Amino acid sequence: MGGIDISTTIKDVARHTGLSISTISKYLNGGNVLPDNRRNIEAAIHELGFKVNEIARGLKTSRTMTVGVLIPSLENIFFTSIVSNIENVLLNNRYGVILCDYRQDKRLEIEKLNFLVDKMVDGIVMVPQGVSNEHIMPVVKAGIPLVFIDRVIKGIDCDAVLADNAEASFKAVEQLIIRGHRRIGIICGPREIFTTEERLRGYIAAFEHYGLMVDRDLIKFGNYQVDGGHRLLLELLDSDSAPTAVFVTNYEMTLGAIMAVNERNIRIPRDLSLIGFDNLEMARIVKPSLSIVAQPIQQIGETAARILLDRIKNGPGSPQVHRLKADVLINESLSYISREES
Amino acid sequence: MGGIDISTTIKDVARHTGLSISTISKYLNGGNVLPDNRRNIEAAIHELGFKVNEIARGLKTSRTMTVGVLIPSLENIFFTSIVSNIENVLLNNRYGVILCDYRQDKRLEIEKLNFLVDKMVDGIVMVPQGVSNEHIMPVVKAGIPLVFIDRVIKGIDCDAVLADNAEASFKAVEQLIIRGHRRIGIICGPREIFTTEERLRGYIAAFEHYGLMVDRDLIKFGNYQVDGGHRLLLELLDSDSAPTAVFVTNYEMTLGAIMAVNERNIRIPRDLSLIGFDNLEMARIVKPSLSIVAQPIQQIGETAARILLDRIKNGPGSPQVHRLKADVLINESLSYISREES
DNA sequence: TTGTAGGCGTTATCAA
DNA sequence: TTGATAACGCCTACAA
Repeated sequence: MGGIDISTTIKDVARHTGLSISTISKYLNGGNVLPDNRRNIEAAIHELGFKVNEIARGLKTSRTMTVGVLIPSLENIFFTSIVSNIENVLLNNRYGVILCDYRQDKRLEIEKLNFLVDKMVDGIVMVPQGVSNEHIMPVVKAGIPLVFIDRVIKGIDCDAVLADNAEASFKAVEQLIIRGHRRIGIICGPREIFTTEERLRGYIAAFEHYGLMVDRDLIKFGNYQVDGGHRLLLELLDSDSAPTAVFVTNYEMTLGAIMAVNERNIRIPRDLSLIGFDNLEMARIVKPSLSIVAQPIQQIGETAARILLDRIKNGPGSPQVHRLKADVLINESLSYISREES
Repeated sequence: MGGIDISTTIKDVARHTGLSISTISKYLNGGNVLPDNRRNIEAAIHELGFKVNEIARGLKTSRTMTVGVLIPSLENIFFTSIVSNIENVLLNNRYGVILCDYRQDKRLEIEKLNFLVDKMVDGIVMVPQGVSNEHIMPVVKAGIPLVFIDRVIKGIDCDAVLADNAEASFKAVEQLIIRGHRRIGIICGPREIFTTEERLRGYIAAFEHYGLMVDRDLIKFGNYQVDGGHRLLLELLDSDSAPTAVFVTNYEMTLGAIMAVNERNIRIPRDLSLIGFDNLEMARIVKPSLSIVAQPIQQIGETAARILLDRIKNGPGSPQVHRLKADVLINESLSYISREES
């Protein structure tokens, strides 16, 4: 009833060459074989269209040649872009990617993490949100290398690859301060998320560094989604102490903010200076071109994949947190403002 | 050197209960076991934390409990949203999703398709682009159920789930015609892609149905990406016979088109009527709210997953093409126009 | 209902 | 270098 599966096995190759199964196996795994036999084997493999049965191999080696990737949402292009890069590196090493998203749900996050463990993936890359040490236990116990991306979790000692959010945020806000802005709004993500906290920290650090006061009313917490960016930008504009500049801290909310700006006929940068987040392409297309914080998406994905491959190959080592620099790209969306105005 | 793997096996459960391996196995597969033994087994399983080794099971049953999903790009939210829904249904059936994107590259598409076959996935859902019958052969030969989504390929007889593009397109353009528009631009995808052709067909059909002439200059072919939508909308605006309405045929290009509109200070719908594609959320947020063709994303994903599960379970049947209706959501971005104007 | 035994395709050990 | 043989963990006749 199952698959038709006419796949050839090592046995067939053995028969076809007159050699033994173990010789073929040794050849397949890079062992030494007499030149004559080698040619023979290769011819047979080609002729029979033989492919190693990864399942059977996995049963012996307890390796599945698959890696689990777990992200909060498949509808967030920042995460899916990273996945794209991870997948690329991994596939070049003959690893497949088992992908799960947990729809921002902590219960699902844990459930799917365990699912990946049950699937006996050889390694896991994940964006952690609600997991704590107890949930990571099964992973560690199973000896599965784990790499966090985009965030770290306090108390969990684990390899991680993420942007230096605080620094990036600092540099972005600094650009606004330098240009004379004092009332600078920030549209953050959800309070409980790691990057929210870090990006806000950079914002505050910039103010402190320049000896300025932070106005709490200009700090808005959103949902990292389009509608949140839209709503919060309007809130800022409508507040009593409306800002002269706004910093939006992820891509989706940047999109929403731009829409709000257009809706209100706000002229950028004359009426409002704006710095967004991620997605180079969009920054270029918008007129006037948008200044943004650009995370090194490709680098994050590739680094995570490489570290994981290394751990899979060479076993565990002392966990390292890789902080990658994000660029602040200055474009036309920033204005200079005289002190009196502000 | 490999994983620490302290996983318990059926053997352990057998020892722990004093029963034989085959009895445990039978229990696991839903066979009949004496009530006493059943309780015993369940207790042991719980106590030992036993989980079936899917790899070993797979070696016998030649099932991997994984499904391959192959899409053109992980940076296209339409596809990733579908994947999200597929993954959801599949995981509820204990299937994992091995995800590949082929970066719009025909060579990669074939390569990754073969990769999935080599991985012995139990089924494949894919968005086909450049594959032809010869590439599908290995899949069919391996007895792997295959479901196309979003597109079909002429000459390949295969289950498929996709929106009724032509009809959706017809209805969208009809709304413009009804409102008096005659010079209606369309921003299509790449010429060689299936949906491009279908959506254009609907556009043309609408004109024919109302006895109107199609102006070839108002038909633009793009790349289904943000920059394409942006560039082509400007091209349309700048052409000699500038349209009074434009229909944009995917989400990313709609985004680009909106940006172009804002950049030029075009007032929607006074200066230009606009119908976009996909992504309800964005349509709501933009002011004035955007009219769009909304594909049944969730339904597409879930249907594809269900069909695949059915094929995996019940074996092949005569291929069916499931056409799902797309909605045309009318919002504020459409104006009525008097004949003389047009 | 339960247990014995053989095999799925591969790797790994150890003689030859 | 090569080959017989025993696993890996599970399923499945078949026999008890």
